[in-house]
Amino acid sequence: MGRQPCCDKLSVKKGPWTAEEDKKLINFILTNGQCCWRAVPKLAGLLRCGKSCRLRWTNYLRPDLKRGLLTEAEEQLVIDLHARLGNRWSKIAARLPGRTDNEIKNHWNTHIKKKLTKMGIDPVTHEPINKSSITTKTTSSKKTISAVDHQPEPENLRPPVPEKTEESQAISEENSSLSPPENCSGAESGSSDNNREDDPLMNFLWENDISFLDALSWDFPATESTGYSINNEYSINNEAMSSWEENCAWLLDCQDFGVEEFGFGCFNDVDMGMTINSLDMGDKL
DNA sequence: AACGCATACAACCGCGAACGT
DNA sequence: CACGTTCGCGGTTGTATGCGT
Repeated sequence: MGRQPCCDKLSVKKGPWTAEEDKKLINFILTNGQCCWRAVPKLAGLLRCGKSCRLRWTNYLRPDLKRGLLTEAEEQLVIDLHARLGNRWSKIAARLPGRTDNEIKNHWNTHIKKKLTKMGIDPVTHEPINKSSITTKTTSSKKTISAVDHQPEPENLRPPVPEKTEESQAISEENSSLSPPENCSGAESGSSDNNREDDPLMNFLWENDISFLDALSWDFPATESTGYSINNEYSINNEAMSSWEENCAWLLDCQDFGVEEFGFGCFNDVDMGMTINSLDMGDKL
């Protein structure tokens, strides 16, 4: 007996998400929270499978996501974490607030892998490719990842893909040795230039859909106390926006520019009087 | 300008883990 | 404990875009 398909594939749409679908999904999640992904498409009025919805949300629509290329520091961190954890992208992503496992995985496969290979490093083992004269894994790893200065215990570097029996140990070591705690997104929110404002789509959605206000009160306990009101401060006349798709297209065209240039600063943490990371993301990060 | 190739990234698929009954 | 369901992860694929010829 086979595994039950995650959805009725016949009536399910696949391929790239449209702006309208994004809107529906965001609306639904912000209003109802993340629960029972299987039920989300039906409740949100989407012809997608729950899996697809979850993926779209976690990898693209989540408000706390950073956009754009990984910074040099993030890249080094990824390399270092990969040396310890192997291809456990979700674990790695958990250490990079605002980044998704998919994003990191893609970046690894397209950028870092090549970079390391070019440098003569095996991206799988993190050893020099002609590793006949290796003394210890530690030294090689440290050599190649010279810029990793935020990880204090190079002595403990272990093979990239630990034995199954060592897995828990590796993970616990990872948890104990890396400075930020699990909920590092919160820790970072203050210092990082959260690039949420770089995502015009999200900005537009937040600014224009009235139902999001419900979401704010639902998920942003600070909203009321800070007196912040999207309506009051950042409202955009909905009538002026003839259609969501229209504006979204325009916004998406601007995606490469800083949103500040377009006057969208509403998700600046200071402006908000809170951090977007106060969103209850469950144990996602 | 047109074509082909390379690259980057979004999305899908299948599996195993986790959870509930 | 067994079984079924749901979720999350990692590998892979598909497609849009960029670049060179």
